[in-house]
Amino acid sequence: MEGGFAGNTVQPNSFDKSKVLDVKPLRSLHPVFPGETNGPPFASAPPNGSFPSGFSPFFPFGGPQGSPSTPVLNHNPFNSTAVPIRSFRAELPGSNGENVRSSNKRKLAGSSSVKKKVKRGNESELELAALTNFKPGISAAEKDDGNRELVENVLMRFDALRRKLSQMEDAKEPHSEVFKRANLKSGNIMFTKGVRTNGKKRIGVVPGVEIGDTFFFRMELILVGVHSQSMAGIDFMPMKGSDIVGERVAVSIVSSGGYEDDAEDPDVLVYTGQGGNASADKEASDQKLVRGNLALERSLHRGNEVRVIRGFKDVTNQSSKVYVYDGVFKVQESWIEKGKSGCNTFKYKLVRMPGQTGAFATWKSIQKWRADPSSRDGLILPDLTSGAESTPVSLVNEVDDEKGPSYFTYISTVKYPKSFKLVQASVGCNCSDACKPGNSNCSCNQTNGGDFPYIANSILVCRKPMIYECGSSCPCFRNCKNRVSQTGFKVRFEVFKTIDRGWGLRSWDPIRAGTFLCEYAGEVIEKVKEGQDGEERENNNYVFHTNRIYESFKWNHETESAGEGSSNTSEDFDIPSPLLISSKNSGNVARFMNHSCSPNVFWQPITYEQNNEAFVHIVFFAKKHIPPLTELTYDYGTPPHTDEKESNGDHGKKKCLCGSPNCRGYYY
DNA sequence: GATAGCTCAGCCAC
DNA sequence: CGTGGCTGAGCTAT
Repeated sequence: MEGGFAGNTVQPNSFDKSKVLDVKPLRSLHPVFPGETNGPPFASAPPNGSFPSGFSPFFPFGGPQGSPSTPVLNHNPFNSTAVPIRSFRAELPGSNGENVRSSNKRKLAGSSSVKKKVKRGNESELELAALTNFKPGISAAEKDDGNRELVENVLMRFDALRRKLSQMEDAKEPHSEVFKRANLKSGNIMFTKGVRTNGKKRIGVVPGVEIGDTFFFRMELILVGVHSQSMAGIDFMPMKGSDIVGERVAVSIVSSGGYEDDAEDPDVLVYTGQGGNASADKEASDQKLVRGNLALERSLHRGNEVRVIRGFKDVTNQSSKVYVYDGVFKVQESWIEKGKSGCNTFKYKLVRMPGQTGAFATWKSIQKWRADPSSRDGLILPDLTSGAESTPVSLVNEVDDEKGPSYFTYISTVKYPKSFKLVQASVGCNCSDACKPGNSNCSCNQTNGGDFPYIANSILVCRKPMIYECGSSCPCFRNCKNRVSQTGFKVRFEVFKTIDRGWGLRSWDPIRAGTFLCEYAGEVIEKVKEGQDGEERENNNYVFHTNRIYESFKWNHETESAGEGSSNTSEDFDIPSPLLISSKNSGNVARFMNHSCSPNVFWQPITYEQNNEAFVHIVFFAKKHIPPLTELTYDYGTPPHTDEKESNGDHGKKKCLCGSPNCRGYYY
């Protein structure tokens, strides 16, 4: 929203720059502007790759919008259209009584080859089978060769399935044997169904995979064809037309800290060969010139390009890893070196091919900023929330000499006027410390239709008409997993000056799909003034409307059994009355999020009870994995047509600069 | 074509 | 909390 304002309409002197955010102690901090901008590209919002067939506008509030009367949140939470996982159970022909264990590698009935832990009459098995019931929607040609849209489609569908499986796993008894590893299982289902792309191995660039693309599981690398080994670090393929029989060259490597690699210089990587590791039943040994090591040696002589994927510890979740595609390199030299164990290891020096902006360099500088935030180039303020949030938000300008956005008061949540009486029978749960996903006695679980809305890391599982978090009458603790949006954001944001769209929002952390980002804070207002003068128009740029028309999109996991018209997969929101939130005078980081026609963020209504009142909050989640320093954007929607006669028709139409291939050309 | 072997995962327990 | 152990997946090679 800041973009429309600062990008096009503002006169530079129309606000008092001395009142930069009213943060007194830091106003004197003299910003340092670098001579040139060589940061990563802004707003590289990729094309909208989700579910090509699923797009159609929808009208959330049936007819013409009434005057925004006092919203009364009185609908029965138990009327939620969502259904529990169990309702996804599918009838599997002959699956009863066939569950005699013959081998651990026995295949599941039907076309699926999902392996299983066998237990008699296992319900989980049937649930799992139901989840494999979806249309691959990927042709044989697309399985071999991909493009950006396919890559994004495959990744989003994988993660939707993984979240669903994780949710099921969370709901099981603690020591249940099933679904221990949702990522592997969902990967397996995707492979079995043929939902993958770039399955044909190749040397060099993979169509649809861009430098900086971020992954959270090795399975994802295989699914989009960037590195097709589930564990091994070196991937290779036969060299066609080679004189040497069975010659293989390396096509990609993953460097993620398992060996003694040297990765100080972002353009050079000294990679350690594979093998020779000590294990439970094996001593450390000399590495052999076979397999991956041999392939890298051949690549040195052939001079072919080798893709490099860098792995890091995920800062937001130390126990897991995050992978970044860093571009194509060439093997420049190789040698043998004694490792720490005293055994011989192969070393390969890889050097980045020219003409590529590396992603690794960006990641390294962010690590530096995290240790010392003042080392950030162009830093204006280290925390524009002045401590209002538990995670600081940097204010940065590397583009020009503007010292900050115009004045506003930072508030961390939405404010409803006193006249709004939102009544809801408060049904608190009885959970003692934290609500448990599988607990069907927890009324908060019931309110959410039986499905716990979140999995680990506060990842949202599915979009829903409404999500109910625990409230103040619930005795569970503040760290209950069903209190995600109300406990403040955890992402390390920065508000930054874009090149042509005013101020924008992005993150230092890599963000997984489904991550809670922030809510839309501001003041709930009764109506928008449709005026002609600049001030009113500018005010309107800061209003969030639930009564706009938003492009529908599919984010949840699909099954064939839950077809069209089935309410249990509805991703359309359901808010009792139109809601208008103005962040002009008061707001949080959300007011800086710009519009994109191919956004990487979506919003979701959430409610919870506080002091016997419940209000709707508009809460933002990541639509897909988002690399660090990529601008965060959502779809501003378009005003309903029924509004046309109320003003002169253009509703403050603005030229859209989102740059996506699907750009509508303008936004509101 | 089945299957054992290989391996810079990813968990959870300790 | 780091570390170890353990079960794994797809791909490769036999």
